[in-house]
Amino acid sequence: MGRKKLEIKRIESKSSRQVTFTKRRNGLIKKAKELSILCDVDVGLLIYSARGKLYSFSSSNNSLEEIVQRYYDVVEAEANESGAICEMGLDNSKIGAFLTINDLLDGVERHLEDPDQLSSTDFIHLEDQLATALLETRARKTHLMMAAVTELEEKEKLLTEENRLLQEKIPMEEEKIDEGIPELDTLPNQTPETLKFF
Amino acid sequence: MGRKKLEIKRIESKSSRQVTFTKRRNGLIKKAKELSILCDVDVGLLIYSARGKLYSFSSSNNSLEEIVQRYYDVVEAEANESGAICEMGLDNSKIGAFLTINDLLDGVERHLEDPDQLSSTDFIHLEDQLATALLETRARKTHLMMAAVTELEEKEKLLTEENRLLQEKIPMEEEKIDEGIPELDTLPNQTPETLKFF
DNA sequence: TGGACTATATATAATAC
DNA sequence: TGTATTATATATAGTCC
Repeated sequence: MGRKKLEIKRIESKSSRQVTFTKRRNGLIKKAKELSILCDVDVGLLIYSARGKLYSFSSSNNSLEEIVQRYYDVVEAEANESGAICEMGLDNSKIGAFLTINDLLDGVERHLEDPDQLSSTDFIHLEDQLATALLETRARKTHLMMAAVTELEEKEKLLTEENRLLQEKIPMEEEKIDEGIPELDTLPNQTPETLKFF
Repeated sequence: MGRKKLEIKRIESKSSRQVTFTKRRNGLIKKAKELSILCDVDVGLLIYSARGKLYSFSSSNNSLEEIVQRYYDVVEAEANESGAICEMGLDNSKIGAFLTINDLLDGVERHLEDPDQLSSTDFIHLEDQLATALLETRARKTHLMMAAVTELEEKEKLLTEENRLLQEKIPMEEEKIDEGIPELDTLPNQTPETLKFF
């Protein structure tokens, strides 16, 4: 997008490479920000200039450290994963995405079919892969649970607000009837105590 | 860029959010790739979908690992320049950890003070202790999160019921006013989709 | 749900200063 | 170098299927 179509290969001229770097770097960061806002997802972006200077972006809620840490939580050591996956003859395209449980179990089963031929090295690989799957599963579990809590909290807010609006519409003399649901008051108003910890 | 100008804020419709996420995610990854090639720089990109799936890109042929590691190198170097964190002898990963963990770590440290005297048996013992602590912590985390979800769901049920009762009390002719909270309909009715898994 | 399509918005390469 | 401009390439929002 510019006056001419640009082939995607290293720009030879140092100065235009620098200029293009500045422009596209800003564009990329802007788009990363937009994606995170529009779609309400976490995004982390790391760009190192040729001279090693770091430019980075992370979606507002989480610091880059958290996003990077989450990367470790999800993927663990990719060396382990790709090693184990190659070992098990699984599709490379799945690296970086999550293996389905079935793929994983298939791989394990194939390995276990002939147990006598398994060396301790095989078991180390298996252990790595299972550990990785465990970490991925755990990370996603935690994330989904937190998402569920957030969603429920939002819903609660909306319901409470609607409730309030409805209350206002009820003629005064009938209002006293509304004492049928006392339990509600005993519930906490916002984030449950049990979650404050996280 | 599309038929209409899009405000940069969270897309409310879940389905268009998902569609936009897919489109823009691909666009962002493409642009990250172009930047790294055109300008011959290292780029790392981490995107987590709302459900926690990781999409990533890295220009390094090795992996994001390398780029992420470089991030830590840069950050640490910056920290060393300012000198503050070094002084404290703390690394970031420990900040925010549970207090009781400190006790545990103290114990570990005491063990490690004189490493020459430690046998592999001692380490097996340590491993067991740490594994136990990890299991307990994890179990408590899961329990607390599930408890929070249950609590919120109950609260929601009560609010919805109260809501219904209030609705009934509103004279017919006023009922049409109640169209001020349309978002409510877009929320799931019971357990959030994200939790069905468990 | 998942591609195609297309009108439009945006990004940006070249240019000028 | 930096900044602004502009012509064009690209990305993508809405739409259809």
